[in-house]
Amino acid sequence: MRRANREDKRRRIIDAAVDVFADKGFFGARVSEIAERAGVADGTIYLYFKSKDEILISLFEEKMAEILERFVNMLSEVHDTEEKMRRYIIEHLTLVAEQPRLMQVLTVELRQSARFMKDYAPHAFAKYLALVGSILEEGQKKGVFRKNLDPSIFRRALFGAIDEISLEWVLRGKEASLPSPVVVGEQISEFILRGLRV
Amino acid sequence: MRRANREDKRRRIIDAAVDVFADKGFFGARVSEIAERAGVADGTIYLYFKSKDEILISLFEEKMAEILERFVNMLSEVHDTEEKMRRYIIEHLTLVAEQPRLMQVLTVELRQSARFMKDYAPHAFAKYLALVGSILEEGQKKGVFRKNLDPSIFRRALFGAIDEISLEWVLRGKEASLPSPVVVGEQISEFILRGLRV
Amino acid sequence: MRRANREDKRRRIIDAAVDVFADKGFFGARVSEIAERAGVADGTIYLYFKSKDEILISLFEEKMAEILERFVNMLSEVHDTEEKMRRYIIEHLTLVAEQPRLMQVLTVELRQSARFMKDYAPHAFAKYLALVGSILEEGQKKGVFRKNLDPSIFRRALFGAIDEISLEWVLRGKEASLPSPVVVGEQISEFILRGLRV
Amino acid sequence: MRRANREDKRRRIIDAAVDVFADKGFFGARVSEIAERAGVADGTIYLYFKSKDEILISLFEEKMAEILERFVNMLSEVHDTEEKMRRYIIEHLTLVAEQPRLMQVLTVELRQSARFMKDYAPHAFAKYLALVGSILEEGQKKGVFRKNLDPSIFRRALFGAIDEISLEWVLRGKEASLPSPVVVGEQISEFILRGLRV
DNA sequence: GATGAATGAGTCTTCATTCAT
DNA sequence: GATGAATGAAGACTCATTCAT
Repeated sequence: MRRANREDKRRRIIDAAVDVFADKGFFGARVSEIAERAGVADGTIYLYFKSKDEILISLFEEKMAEILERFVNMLSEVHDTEEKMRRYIIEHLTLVAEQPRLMQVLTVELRQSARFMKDYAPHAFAKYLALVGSILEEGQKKGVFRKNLDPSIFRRALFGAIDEISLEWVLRGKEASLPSPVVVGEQISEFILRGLRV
Repeated sequence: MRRANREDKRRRIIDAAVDVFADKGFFGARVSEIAERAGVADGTIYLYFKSKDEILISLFEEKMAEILERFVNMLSEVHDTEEKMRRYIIEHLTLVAEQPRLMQVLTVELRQSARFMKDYAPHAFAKYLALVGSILEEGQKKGVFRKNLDPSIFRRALFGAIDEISLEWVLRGKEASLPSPVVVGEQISEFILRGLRV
Repeated sequence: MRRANREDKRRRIIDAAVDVFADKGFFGARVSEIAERAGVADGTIYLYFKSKDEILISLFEEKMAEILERFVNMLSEVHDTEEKMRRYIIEHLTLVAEQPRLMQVLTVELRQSARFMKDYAPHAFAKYLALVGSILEEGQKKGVFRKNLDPSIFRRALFGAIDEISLEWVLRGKEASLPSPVVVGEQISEFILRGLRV
Repeated sequence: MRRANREDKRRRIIDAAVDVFADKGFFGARVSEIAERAGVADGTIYLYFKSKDEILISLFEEKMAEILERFVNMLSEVHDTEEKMRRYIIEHLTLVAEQPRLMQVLTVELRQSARFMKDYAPHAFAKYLALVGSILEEGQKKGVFRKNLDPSIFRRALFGAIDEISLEWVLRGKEASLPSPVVVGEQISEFILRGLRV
C-alpha cells in the first residue's frame, strides 16, 4: 500500500463512516466498525476527529459543501429561472441515484439528528436551503413566479418534496427498479413549476 | 392521587414518552426519565411495554391511528376533491400547531428510525400515505387532477412538502412567531392545486 | 373449589415450588410462577413464607422429615443389618423413581445450595446422614461390618454413591428407559455389602 | 505491574472466577467482583469471555481438561488394575486437598448447573466418567472385577462416593482438621475393591 | 504517527417483595 | 385473609475513549 498521507486517511474514515451510518444509523454505528472499514486502528480515528459526533458533523459539512459547490457551478451555467428549478430538481435526484448511501446519511440522519444537529451542523444545510430559496426569489423578482408565496416557507416545501422522494428511493430502492432521475425529475419539475408560475 | 386505572397509566407513560422523545430523541431518552415524568416507578413501564423500543412502536401505532381517524372523519364530510386536498393540508398543519411535541416525534423520530421502523411501524405510516394518495387518485378519476402524475410518487412529494414545513415549525417554532396554520395551509394548498389541476 | 384451608394452601405452594425448582433450578425459578402453579396470587406466597429462600428451606425440612419418617418406619421392621442396608438402598432408589421431581430438588438443589444451605437447612440432611451412619455403626457393633471404616466418612461415600445414581436417573432418565429400582438396588447393595463385610 | 500478556490475563480472570464462584456460587457471584479480584476493569472480562456463563463454561472445560490429563498420565504409569483404582481414588482426594476451591466449583457448581450445564459442558465431565468406567471395564476384562456390575452405573456410584467425600471436605474442611488424602483414600479403596473383586 | 488492549461510566431490564384495596 | 399492581434495587453488558507501547 502506498504511504497514506493525512488527507487520504481522513477521507477513508469519512467514507467508511458514510457506509456505516447508512447501514446502522448514527446511534447503531460503532466507532470500531468505522475504523475497521477504513482500515485503521480504533485509536487512529481520534487523531483525526475529536469524537464520534464530530465525525458526523465533519461528514456533513464537507459533503454538503461539495454538493453545494456542484449545485452552484451547475446553476451558474443556466440563466432561465424555470430551467434552473428543473435542473436543481433533476440534479438532486441524480445525486441520490449516484450516491445513495451518502444521500441516505445526509437525508435520514440529518433528520434524525435535527435536534442534535441544531447546535452543530446547521450551517451547511442552511446554505443548501438558501440556494433553493434563491431560485424562488429570482423567479419572483423576474416576475415569472407568483409573488404571494413566502420563499422561506416554500423553499422548505420544495426541499421536503424532493427529499421525501429521495428517501423513498434510498430506503426502498434496493428492491424496486426505479425510473431514472431525469424522468421523475421532469414530472416533479412540471408539477412544481405549474404551482409557481404567475 | 386518584386511583389510576390501567388505561390511565398506560396513557401517562405514552404521553411522558412523547415529551422525552421530543426533547432527547429516542436514543437520548432514558427509560427512567420517562418513568419519572409519568410519575411511575421504572419497573412499572415494563408492566405496560415489553421494552423501550415497544414504547416507541406503540406510541406510533396508537397516535397515528388517532390522527388517521381524525383525517378520515374530516374528509368524509367534504365532497369536493380540491377542498379535500386543502382541508388535508390545513389539518396537518393544525395538528402540528396543536401538538408540536407529538408531531415532532412522529415526524423526526419516524425518519430517524426509518430503518428501525421499517420492520415495526410502517403500517400506520403506510395508511397515512394511502390517505394522501387516495385524494390524488380521486382527483384524477374525476378529471380535476392531471393524469400524468404517478400517485405513488406524488403522494410522497406532497407529504414531504407538508412534513418539511411541519419540521421547520416544530424545530424552530419556539423562537419565531409563526403564521397561523390556516394562512400557511391556504398558501400551500393554492401552490399544490395549481400543480395538480388539469 | 372447596374452601382451601391454611394447610391446604401451604402444601399447594410447596408442591408448586418442587415443580418449578425442578424445572428451572432455585435461581431460575420465579416466585410468580410458583404462585401461578399453586393457583394463588403472588402476594399470598408471603402470607405463608417469609421469602423465596424460606420456601426452599421449608420444602427441604418438611419433605426430608417425611422421607426420614418413611425410612425410620421401614427400617424398624427389619432386624438383620445387611437387610437394613439393602432395604435402605432400594428404598432410596424407589423414592427417586416415584417422585423424581422432588428428589431432583432435594438432590441437585441441595448441592447447589450447599453453601447457601449451610446456614439454613443442614439439620434435616444431617439426620438423613445419621440414619445411614447408624446402619453402619450397628453393623460394626454386631460385628458384621468391618470396624476399620470410619462411619462419618463411609456414610457420605454411601450416600454419594446412591445419590449420584439418583442424579443420573433424574437428569437423564426421561430419555432412557431405566431398569427398576429394585434391580439396580440389589446390584448396588451386593457391591456395598461386599465392601463392608468383615 | 509487569506487562500482562493475553494468556496471563485470561488465566487471572479464570483464577479469580474460581475464587468467587467458590465463595458465592455462580448466581451469587458478581462479574464486577471477579474483575476486581483479577485486577482488571469490568469491561476487560468481556474481551476474554462472551458472558458470565461463558466464564463458567471455559473454566470447566479448561480445568477438567488439565485434571483429565493429569489422571491419564498418572494411570498410564500403572499397570495393575486394582492399583489403578487405588491411585485414581487417592489422586482425586489429593486434588481436593490441594485445590479445594477449584474442586468445590467443579463439584458443587457442576451439580448446581446440572441442568444448565447439560447443554454446555458435559463433554469434559463425560470424559472424566469414561475414565472411571475404563478402569472398571479393564478389571472386568482381566477377570479381576466381577462381571455382573454394569459399568455405566457403577462408574457413577464410584464417582459419587468419591465426590461426596470431596464435598464434605471442601465444605466443612475449613473447620475440621482432616486426615490425609492418602489415609482416607486407602480406606475407601479397600472398601471399593472388596466390592469389586470377583 | 499508529496501534488496539484496557477502561469504566452508563442503562435497560428483571423480579423479589410490599401494601392499598 | 387474599390479591396483584406497583415498586426500585441491583447487575450484566456495551462501547466511546484513552494511553502505554
